[in-house]
Amino acid sequence: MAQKETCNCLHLPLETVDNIREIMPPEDALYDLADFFKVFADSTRIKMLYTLFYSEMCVCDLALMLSMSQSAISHQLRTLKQMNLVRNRREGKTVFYSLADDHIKSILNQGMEHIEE
Amino acid sequence: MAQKETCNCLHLPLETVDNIREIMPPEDALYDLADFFKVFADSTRIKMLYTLFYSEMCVCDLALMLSMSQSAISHQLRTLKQMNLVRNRREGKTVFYSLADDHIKSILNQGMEHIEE
DNA sequence: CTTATATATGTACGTCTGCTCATATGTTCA
DNA sequence: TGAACATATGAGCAGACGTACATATATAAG
Repeated sequence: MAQKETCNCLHLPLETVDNIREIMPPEDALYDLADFFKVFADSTRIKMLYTLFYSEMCVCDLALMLSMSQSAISHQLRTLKQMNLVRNRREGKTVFYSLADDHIKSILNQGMEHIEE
Repeated sequence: MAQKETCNCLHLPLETVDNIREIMPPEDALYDLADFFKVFADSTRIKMLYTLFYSEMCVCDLALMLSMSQSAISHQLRTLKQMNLVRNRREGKTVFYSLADDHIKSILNQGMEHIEE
C-alpha cells in the first residue's frame, strides 16, 4: 500500500527487519492488545474500576456514585464484562458487579506513575 | 444529570461513598490517565512501540517496517511524542525516534499477560 | 538559488465510540 | 396476574479517531 510513497533511506540492515518481525507478536495478539487498552481509554470506565476497587457494587449504586445514567453505566459494564475485567452475580432484582482480576489495579497504577512525571 | 433517572436502592452506606470519593484520583488525573491509555488503544501505535523496542528508527524505516504511509506514521509519532512515549533527534535530513521510557515495555507486557488467559 | 530527499502538517472523510432515549427483560411482591 | 423496581439492550446521533491526499518545512548537495 505504501512502499512506493516512502523514502529510500532504509537505515535498517535487512537482518534487523527480520529480527524485529520475530520479536513482534502476531497480528491477532496486537489487535487484542489494542482492544484491551481501549477499555482503559475512557475516564468513565476508569472511574468505574476505581470504584469497584473498594467493593462490589450494583448498577444503580455505580450510577449514583458517578452521577451518570443507569443506561450509560449498564452499557459500560457490558464492555468491561466482555473484556473480562468485571464479574457479576444476581441477588434478587439486583446485579452486583466486582473486579475479575488483580492485574487491573497494577495496570492503572503503572499508568498513573507515567502520568505523574 | 442522572440522579432522577436512577433507582433508589442505594446499597452503599453513605460513609462508603465518602471513602470512595477519597480514594478516587482527581478528575484531571482520570482524564490524563484515559488519554494515556488511548495511546495504546491502537494496533498501529503498538506495532510502532514494539519496533522501537529493538532500536531507534527513522520515520521512513518505520513506514517500511509496518507497510504504512510516511504520513500516517508521522501523524502517529506526533501522538506518541505528545504523550512522552518517544523522543526524537535530528541527524541531517533524518529524524530518529526512540522510546522515552521503560514503563512502556512493562505496560505492554502486563496487557499481554491479561490477554493470554 | 535550485533540486532532491526526509519529515511535518492541514484538510477531508469514513468509521468507531459513548451517550441518550425508548423499550425490553427479569425479579419481587401483592 | 399485574404493578413496581432493577437491569439490559436496540436505535440514533454528535463527537473523536485514523488514514489518505496534498502541501509545507527543513536539510543537504550541486
